[in-house]
Amino acid sequence: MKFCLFDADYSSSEKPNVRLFGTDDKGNSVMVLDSIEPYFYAFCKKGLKAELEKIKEIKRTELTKKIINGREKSFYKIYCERPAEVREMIKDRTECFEYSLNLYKRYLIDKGIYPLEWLDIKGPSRKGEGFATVIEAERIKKTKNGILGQPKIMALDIEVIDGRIVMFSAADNIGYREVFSSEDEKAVLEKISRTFLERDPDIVATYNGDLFDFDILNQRSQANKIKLMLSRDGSSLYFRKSMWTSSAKIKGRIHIDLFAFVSRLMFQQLQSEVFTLDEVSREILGRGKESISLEELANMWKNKRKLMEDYCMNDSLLTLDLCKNLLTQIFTLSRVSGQLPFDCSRMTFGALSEWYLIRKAAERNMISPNPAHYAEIQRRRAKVPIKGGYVKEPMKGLHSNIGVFDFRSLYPSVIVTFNISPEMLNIKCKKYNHVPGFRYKFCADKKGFVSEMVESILEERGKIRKKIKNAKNRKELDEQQFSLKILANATYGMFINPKARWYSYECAESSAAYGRHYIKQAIDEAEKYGFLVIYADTDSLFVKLADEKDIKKSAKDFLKKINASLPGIMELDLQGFYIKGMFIPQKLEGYTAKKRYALMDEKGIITLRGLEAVRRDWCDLAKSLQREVIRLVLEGKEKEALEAVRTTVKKVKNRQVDIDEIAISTQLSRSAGQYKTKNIHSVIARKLNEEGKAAAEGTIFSYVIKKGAGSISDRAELAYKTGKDDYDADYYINNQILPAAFRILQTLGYKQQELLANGLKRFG
DNA sequence: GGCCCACGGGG
DNA sequence: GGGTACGTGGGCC
Repeated sequence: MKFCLFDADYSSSEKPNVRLFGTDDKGNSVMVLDSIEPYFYAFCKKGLKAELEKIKEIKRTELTKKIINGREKSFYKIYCERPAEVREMIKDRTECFEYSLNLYKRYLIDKGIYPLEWLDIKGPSRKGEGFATVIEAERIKKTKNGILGQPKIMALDIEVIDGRIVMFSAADNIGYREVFSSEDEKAVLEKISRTFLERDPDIVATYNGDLFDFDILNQRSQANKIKLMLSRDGSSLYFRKSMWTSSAKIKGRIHIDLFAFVSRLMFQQLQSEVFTLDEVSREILGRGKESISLEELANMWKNKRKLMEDYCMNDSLLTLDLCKNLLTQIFTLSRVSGQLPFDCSRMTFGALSEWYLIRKAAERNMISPNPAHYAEIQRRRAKVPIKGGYVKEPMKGLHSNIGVFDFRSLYPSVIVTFNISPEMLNIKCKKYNHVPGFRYKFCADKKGFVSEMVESILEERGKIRKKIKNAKNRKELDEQQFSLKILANATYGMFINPKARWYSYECAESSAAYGRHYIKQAIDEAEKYGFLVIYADTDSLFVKLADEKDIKKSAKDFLKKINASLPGIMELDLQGFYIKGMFIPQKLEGYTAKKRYALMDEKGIITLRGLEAVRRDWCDLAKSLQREVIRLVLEGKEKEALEAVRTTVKKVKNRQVDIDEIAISTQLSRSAGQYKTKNIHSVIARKLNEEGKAAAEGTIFSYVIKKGAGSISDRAELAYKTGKDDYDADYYINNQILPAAFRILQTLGYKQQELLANGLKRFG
């Protein structure tokens, strides 16, 4: 039968089994069972064979030749049920490799199976166990035939009031919509299980379901002694835990947590510095959600149930549409890297690149290097941070008619052009690439592994980009090429990651050095050509012409010239033109660590980067003022921007703002007694305790700084206990309103003092 | 300036 | 799958 693989796991309950989950060509759910013979590799050593034969856990060994660090060596391939345990027994005798791979990963690599490909499975099949078909594989063959039917995607959202789940909504891509609410939590939980059973989705989409929805569902079903039935095989929710995060797995389905994906792999392409469902949906879908405080939500539950149901439904609909939008990217990453969509959608750049390399290495008869041990990781962490990209400090002020250039995939193209790969460093050969400013040289006689892999990703991307022009499925192709860009860009991050198998401080240093060399060269060339370079950072430069002539024509001409001189596959692109722009240094004096700018194009559309007065420890008033100031300044309304600041300051002074606008919300990270020092959190926790209210770890509260004597924390009070007459106007003006506005206005040359009323004299 | 603690998403 | 994410900012002393 035809089978398309979505997900897989390993179970050793009876015999070592790999379970493959997916659908047939009609979209019905399928589980494929296959056996696996786990193994690992050990360096060949004299007398080792005899010792291995004494270990009863080892089933058999094979002598084999494998390539490591560019050289062929002899290894024992040791078959045993638990590679990690057997490796412990012999690790002092010889170095072992690939003993900690997850066995479903091992299986997919060895069989050469990539997720979302079509397979032809032969073997006895049956119905049941939650699947339309269960098949015991006797033969698996790859096939080109088969069209992926639309997988059924269901988005889910829950609402929690006073620690209990009172509502949930679900929406799927075939039009199913459901909101259910009840005072009876058991009824809600049972309804959720029923929905999963009846709708039977292939993909479950959530927004932060890993850390919130499924965590709460798990806790509350235990509290209510109800077994949640979400998976296909009847198993409970499974949490794959790591030190600081957790992923919720629903066996037989793919749980895609859009927050996990967006915050790890998409943050670079989003303007937003925050990854709330609202901000992310606004940017990707062009529509968002109403912002509702916790108090309002509780109030809605009491008085406006219907409105709350609409709110809940909207969250599911946004999540569903985000999933539909981003699925191509996730699937492409999965197809190319060979990792499961569940894993791909939760990986960091470094892990993504590493897994891609592990698979490609196996396909080339290579053994992947081992990840470093703890002491080595610590040593790597302690190294001097690598000198990063070159930054040319921004010129102050509001600029007009700006052209933006950037190097197309700077680090990947450097890696390919100069053959940057760990095993090519300083080896003996005929021709070298010498790293500018360093003693490093990379062999130029033959291709290195990492650089060749990056090259093949870029080539694949190039092919897709060429197809886009006349294609019907432009959007899909565009998403494909973009995910390849993500994968290529991930390699530099992997070089720096101390835990990575192909970690290389020297390769990272070299990539950065070449990057600096070529951006500086581009800046020089741009200046020679007659541009004023107003700002440059790592891979992009922002230019204007002194006499504001036709920048578009000059920019295109410049581009042609510079690209003719760039080596290898390096290329400078024209990113766009903007009619107004400003660049914001991080501090008043000192360095700029991160790109921070605001640009406005011909259509009046504003692009913001790096302006982060959006955290929840800033009050709403400060956040909205910063946005307004940016807009006004870019529109050339400097006077109005200053007026907006003055008006806000006046409003605060005259106590004309609502407590909501100046309340700052925060979360207790421990319980009242556990704080070592006096701070806002410990003071509020104590106050909550005195009132007999919950002040446990995780409690969220909003507070206001009251006027009076004492430190900030002495004067912090729960928002609901304060009125307009209580807040400390000076604190809000000096610590919230002015800093937020000043971030922007300092680039126009203002001093913080000047933002106050008397500084506005400039405009009479 | 050093230390402590918080921020992120969700409700 | 991960040997206290992680980079940064405010308040206190």
